[in-house]
Order: sequence, then structure tokens, then C-alpha cells
Amino acid sequence: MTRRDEIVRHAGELFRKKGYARTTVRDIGEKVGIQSGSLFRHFVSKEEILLAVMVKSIDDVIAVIKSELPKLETTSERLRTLIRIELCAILNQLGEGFILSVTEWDYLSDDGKAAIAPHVERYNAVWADILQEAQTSGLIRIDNSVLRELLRGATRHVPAWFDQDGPISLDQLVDAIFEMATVRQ
Amino acid sequence: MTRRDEIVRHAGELFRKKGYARTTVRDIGEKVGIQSGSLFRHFVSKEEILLAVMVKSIDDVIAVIKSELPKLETTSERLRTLIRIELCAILNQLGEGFILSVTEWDYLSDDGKAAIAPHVERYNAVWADILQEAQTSGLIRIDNSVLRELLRGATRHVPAWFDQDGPISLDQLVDAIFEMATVRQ
DNA sequence: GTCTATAAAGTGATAGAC
DNA sequence: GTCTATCACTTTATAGAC
Repeated sequence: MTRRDEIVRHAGELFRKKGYARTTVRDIGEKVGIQSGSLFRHFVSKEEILLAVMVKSIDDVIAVIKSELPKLETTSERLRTLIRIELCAILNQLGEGFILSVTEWDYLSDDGKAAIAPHVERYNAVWADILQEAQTSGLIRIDNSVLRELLRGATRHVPAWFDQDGPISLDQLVDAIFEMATVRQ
Repeated sequence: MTRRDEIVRHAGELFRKKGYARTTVRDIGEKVGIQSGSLFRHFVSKEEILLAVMVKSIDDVIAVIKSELPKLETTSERLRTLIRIELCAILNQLGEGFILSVTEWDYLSDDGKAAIAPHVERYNAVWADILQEAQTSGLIRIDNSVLRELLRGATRHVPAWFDQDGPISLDQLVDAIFEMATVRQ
């Protein structure tokens, strides 16, 4: 693992925990074990570190999706799995900063947004495909683009209240979201 | 309207638009039409301004709920209305910073959180009551505390994608959320 | 109650030695 | 490639005149 990777990993953890704005380059340096000034031999700016975290996280999650979904035979299974993967990603069991591409979007410069956009769009396309399938087969009840955003909001908010060691398991949470999204059949 | 009220109103608008962290006291002063230093004759700190925005917003929304819900006769109508009011609040058609009590929660000091908590709890209690009713009458399908958080996430995320002048009306959005939350009957 | 001016602290980023 | 040291700037908040 290169130093650059190491910085991305630690920065991702800090950004998630404290938010991008409240994480200083000194925090990142301390976590990595180097001085803050040394970070700038690896990245030209703090924003570039955020971008690297976002890109890696999104791409990691897409890779998992591409490897898992083709195995599944029904639309219902694919939708349920997609919900599960998004939840794992958001709960940081996959990648390290997936959620940041939603929560910290506004902190990016225009150039930064443009750099991330293709990755975000690839991820969105996966969801659009599955929801299109689900709508065609009558699995979901409401407009699929509206449903996508309602589900994105629901999953995005999960870290604020869900305790992985609490009374509800991750599987139960996936079931609840799937149940909410779909028609009872 | 007192100067204090004026500050709260303008600060709320800025906090919503740019976020608390990126809004400076200079921004607020400029908007109000006074120097930043003068703000501190009305509030002891920037955080106290945020607290005032939050408290006012939450209390305004609770007041609307208390005036509208008792008129309604069915659980279904009450739940739908509660969803509509939360959406209006989050879209800033009610109060000025309702959503801030969710999005900017982490920026509060411990004392700040303690000051807001009773107001948030009163709001949560309204939802808990209605969802309890809905669960008893079989209107909703999943655990009501889980459903509450899924819906809170869904509505909280709405400003990020919903355009009030776009193709979908607010009423249609309320319908979609209600449809998602409830059993088809 | 507002102004001007500034204190005190923190920020991202750079320079140059090693 | 990391260090030390620091620049240039921004931030919240204060002091004292009016």
C-alpha cells in the first residue's frame, strides 16, 4: 500500500467521522503519522484528497455490484441486493467514503464536481436499470426516479440512527427498506 | 419585528443555503445590513444564532401541526398531513431552518444540543403518536420507529433533488411518500 | 445599538534544509 | 519524502468611541 493510499484511507475515515470542513490537514497528517506539510507532496490540495476518497469509494462499490448482481436471477433479488450493498457502503463496510459523495458534494469546486460526475453517473445508472426492470415487472409502486431519491435519502440517513450492534440487524433493515419500496406480492 | 428576529430570519436563510460552517458572521451582518461586530450585542455567539433559528423553526412547525391535525378524522389523513407538513417545513415553506436541526446537529456544542433537545423531542413525539396509531390500525407495514427514520431520511434529502417548479408537484410527492409508507388498502 | 479596529486563534499551503 | 518554520488569509469575538 502506497503512502498515497494510506492518506486516502485515513482521510476518508476522518471526513466521515467529522465531516470534510472540520477535518484539518493537520488532523490528517497526525493520523497518517507525518507532518501536514508533507501531505502536499502527495496531493496538491485538501480537495484533491477528498476527490481521491470519493472516486475510490464509488468505484469499489460499483465493482462489488458488478460482481454480485449478474449471479442473481430475479429482479426482486437484484433490487434487494442493491439495497444491501448501498447500505453496507454507507455504513462503511465497503469502501471508506461512499457517503461523502452525497454529504460533502457542496464542498467541491466546479472542477471537482466535474471530475467526480462520471463515477456518480455510473453508479446511478446501475440503480436506474434495476428500478426500470422493477417498474416493468410491477414490483414497485411509484415513479422510479422519485423512488430512487426517496430510497437514497432513507439510506443516506441510516448512519444517524442505526446501531449495527443494536436490536435490529442489517438484514432486517434491508428487509424493511425493500418492503417499503415494493408492492406486497 | 425586532432586530433579533431579523437576524434570526436572515441567518436561517444563509445557514440553509450555504450551511452553518460556511456562513460567516460577516455574511450575516451584511445580509442584515450591520457590521458583524454588532451581531454580538444581540447574541453572545454564532452558535446562539443557530440555536435561535432551530428553536423558532421547530416550534413554528409544531404549532402548525397542532392546529391542523385535530381537524382530521382518520389516521390516514393525519399521517398524510404530517408528511405534507414535514415536507413544507423542509422545503422552507414553513419556518426558516427546520431542516437545520437535522443537518447541522453535529455542529452544536453539548450545551447547545441539550438546549434544543426538548423541542426536537416534542416534534418526534407527534410522529411517534401518529405512527403508533397507524401501526395499530394496520396502515403501515414495518416497525414504526424504523419507518420513522426511513421517512425522515427520505424527506430530509428532498431539497437535494426536488424542484418545486419541476414536473412533479408537491402533492404528488406527498402521495408518493404516503404510498411508500403505507399498505395498499 | 452601531461603528471602526483589532485581538487571538486556526486554516490551507509553501519554502528550503536534510 | 519528510521535517521545521512560516506565510497569507480567514475566522469568531472583543474594545472602546460615538
